[in-house]
Amino acid sequence: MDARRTTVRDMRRANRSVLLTRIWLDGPLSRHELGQSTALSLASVSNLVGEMIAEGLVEEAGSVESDGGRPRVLLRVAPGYGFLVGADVGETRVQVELFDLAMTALAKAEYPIAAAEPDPRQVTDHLLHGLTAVIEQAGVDPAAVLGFGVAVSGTVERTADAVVHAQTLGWDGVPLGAMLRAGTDIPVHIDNGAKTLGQAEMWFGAGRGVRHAVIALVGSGVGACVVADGVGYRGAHSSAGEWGHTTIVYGGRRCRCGNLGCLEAYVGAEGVLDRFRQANRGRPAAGGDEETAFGELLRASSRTAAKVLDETVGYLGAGVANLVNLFNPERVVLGGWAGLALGERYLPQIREVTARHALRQPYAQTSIELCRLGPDAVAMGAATLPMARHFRRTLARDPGGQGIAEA
Amino acid sequence: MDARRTTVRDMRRANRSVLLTRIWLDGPLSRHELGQSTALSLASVSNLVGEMIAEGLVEEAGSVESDGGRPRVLLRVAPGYGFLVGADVGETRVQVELFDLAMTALAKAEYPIAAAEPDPRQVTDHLLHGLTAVIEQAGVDPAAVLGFGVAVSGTVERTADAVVHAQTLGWDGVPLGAMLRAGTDIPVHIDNGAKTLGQAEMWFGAGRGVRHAVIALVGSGVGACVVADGVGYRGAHSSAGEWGHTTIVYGGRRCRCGNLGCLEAYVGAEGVLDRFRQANRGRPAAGGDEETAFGELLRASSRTAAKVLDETVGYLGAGVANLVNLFNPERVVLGGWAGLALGERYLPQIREVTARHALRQPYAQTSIELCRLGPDAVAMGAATLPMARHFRRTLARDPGGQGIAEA
DNA sequence: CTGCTTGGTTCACGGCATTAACCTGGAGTG
DNA sequence: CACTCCAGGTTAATGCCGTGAACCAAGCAG
Repeated sequence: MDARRTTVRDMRRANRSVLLTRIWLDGPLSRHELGQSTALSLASVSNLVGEMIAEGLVEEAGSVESDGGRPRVLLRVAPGYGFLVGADVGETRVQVELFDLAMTALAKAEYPIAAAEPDPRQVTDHLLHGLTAVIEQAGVDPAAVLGFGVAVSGTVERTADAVVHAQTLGWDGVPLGAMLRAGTDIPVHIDNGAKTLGQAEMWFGAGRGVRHAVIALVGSGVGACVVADGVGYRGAHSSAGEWGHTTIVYGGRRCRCGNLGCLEAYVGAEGVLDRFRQANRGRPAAGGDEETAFGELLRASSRTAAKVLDETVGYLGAGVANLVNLFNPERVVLGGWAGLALGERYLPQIREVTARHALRQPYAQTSIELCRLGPDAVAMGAATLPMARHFRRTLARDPGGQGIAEA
Repeated sequence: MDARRTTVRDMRRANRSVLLTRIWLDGPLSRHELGQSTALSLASVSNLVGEMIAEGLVEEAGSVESDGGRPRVLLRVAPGYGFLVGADVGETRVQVELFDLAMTALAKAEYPIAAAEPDPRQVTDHLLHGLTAVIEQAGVDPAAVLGFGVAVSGTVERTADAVVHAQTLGWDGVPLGAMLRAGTDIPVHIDNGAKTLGQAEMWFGAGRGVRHAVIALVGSGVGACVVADGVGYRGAHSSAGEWGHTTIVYGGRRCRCGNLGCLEAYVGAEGVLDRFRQANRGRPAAGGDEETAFGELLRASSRTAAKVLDETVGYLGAGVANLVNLFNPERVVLGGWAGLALGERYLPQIREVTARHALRQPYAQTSIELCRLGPDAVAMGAATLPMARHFRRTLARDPGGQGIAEA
């Protein structure tokens, strides 16, 4: 069981965290509103807010007249108190972005990755270079950077070294955390890209205000980010949510993971294009890279294309229904470049197929939406990792910093 | 986000709960051991333990000499401090059982259910009758009964009325909590049977010492209980874990839920027997009721039976692999009467098939075991519901009593 | 200027876990 | 048998925390 004591300091930290989170996510709020929504006494709110104002973390942001009484002073997180840097290590490029605490992007850097299986050393260099580049570009004091969050596509061990296993990059046991820490003094945080995207959507996108959600990501591969009661579900070793490799057609098509009948082999972009090629007597869809080919397929008017897409919607709906049945979320958010492309055109059909495959009750309790943040959402979510630490460190359970660098 | 304040009382309750849980689950412990494993100071341990001893909740249980020093006094939960009653509303009978706090069963009562879709009124009568019967049978003071936990097979709304939706019983919107509370002053707790069984296995069975587990239940139907970080995963409306109705053969056999290709249609006892009948040119397996017929099938030596069972193991392994991929548990516990029957004979094969279908890493991090508690586990888990309240009420988050009767 | 209303602050109070000093009971030793 | 050692457990002083009640601040109506 939970062998974790609670001390009087934890309490203050917990309350501070609750307030800070509310202020950060729900915009300018008065002390009064804070007191009401957190059930803290006004005295405590004043006390804690005063402390945060003294630190410069929170600032007053104008006032709003309240009918007949003293106007209420609004509070917000001081955008310039600190800065967050987030990076997205994709298959084709490393993207680094700097945000202020209002999550406004102030600078951006991008580095193409040439090789299919890039050298970790090279990626580390890109990341560190990007970090200094965006800091310089934005003209920000390096000491004011609260942390550097990095999103990668594999699973990340929650240890000090943040060892990464990423099949798509050909990495197996790369201590990315240790490597990055050797090159910078800024606190480094590393997590899976699907999880950072999920975090971003939960806080600033299609998941706002929801506590239980599943973010379903369909790109070349297929994955999911499960959010349970407001926090990401990780499982025993942070590799939960491998939706793409669940069996949906027992004994079906071979997946690149080696197994038969994985969902990814049917709805992942690679699988869809492959299925089209087979249905089209060996002739592939037009377009050079996967993304344009997929777009072509979506626009194609042939009967074969329509059939393949129709089937894809069927498989996807069944896969989403599995998520609904297993996780009973309030919302399913469909994303990933292929997922968005499909969703923009077929969302009603996807909803319908899901309704047919899911149990009545859980389906009735959920809504299916599309991701609302653009392609930078992964980096944005990565940038929130250091902020999440600010909150979590105060909350409970883990002894600070989700097992990753603390500088 | 978590709009929940923490006050100085919560802290004490949280720590008290941590200690009580440790003492209850990990048997007699000295104050010293408690201090070490909870990181609380010895002073606080003494203080809190003293309080609980004064209440009669905890008692000293002999002492153990420690080499050269003062012998340590062991502490345990006083078995006679209170009693717990648990009930299991099955498809064929209502079972009620009374336990002391050492979870020793002191009395038992059972009532057959005649109809396929029993009248809620009748079930309520059985439950209340059983409650007084076991109390009398055990010769226990009714005032010492801490609570009455009831397990049903459907989903339970977490409201004061504990409205039950149970397809198998033909119940849709039965306010079982309200009905029971009208007939007794003892605090009533109602939850899903799979979840109570899971709780029992986690605390006293195959899940001991594990924080992330999935209890996979295969009977006539198929379900699962997901335990994440020590607590049951419920989802937005407590209906998470509907493993049986996830699609595993897209477009496959029709399931009794109306959908095609559900796992339940392939590995649920009803589905297995049905598949055997089809493979056996329409002749069903011998045996009267489902359970004996399934046993016959397992013992049958025909090629057809072997083939059907072999396929069943295949589907089951793929289903378990889906759980492993999605939830990344430390342990999968296979149970339910059909699951146990299959597991006792085919566990190595099931493990092998799962290994083939799951991703390498999550599979390597999990172990697949069988349930260890007998058929009374559901009732036993139900009996722990009032105890869980004792713990949780002190822990955080919910304002007491998981939305169900508090008397 | 008075009264009213709403927003925010100050301060004494009781509750909490902690630390450090202090008992308690048994085993070994001369 | 006294003395010492040692681990288990208790007690009192301390510092921190959120709360409630009294209090101050700021705008409006008359």
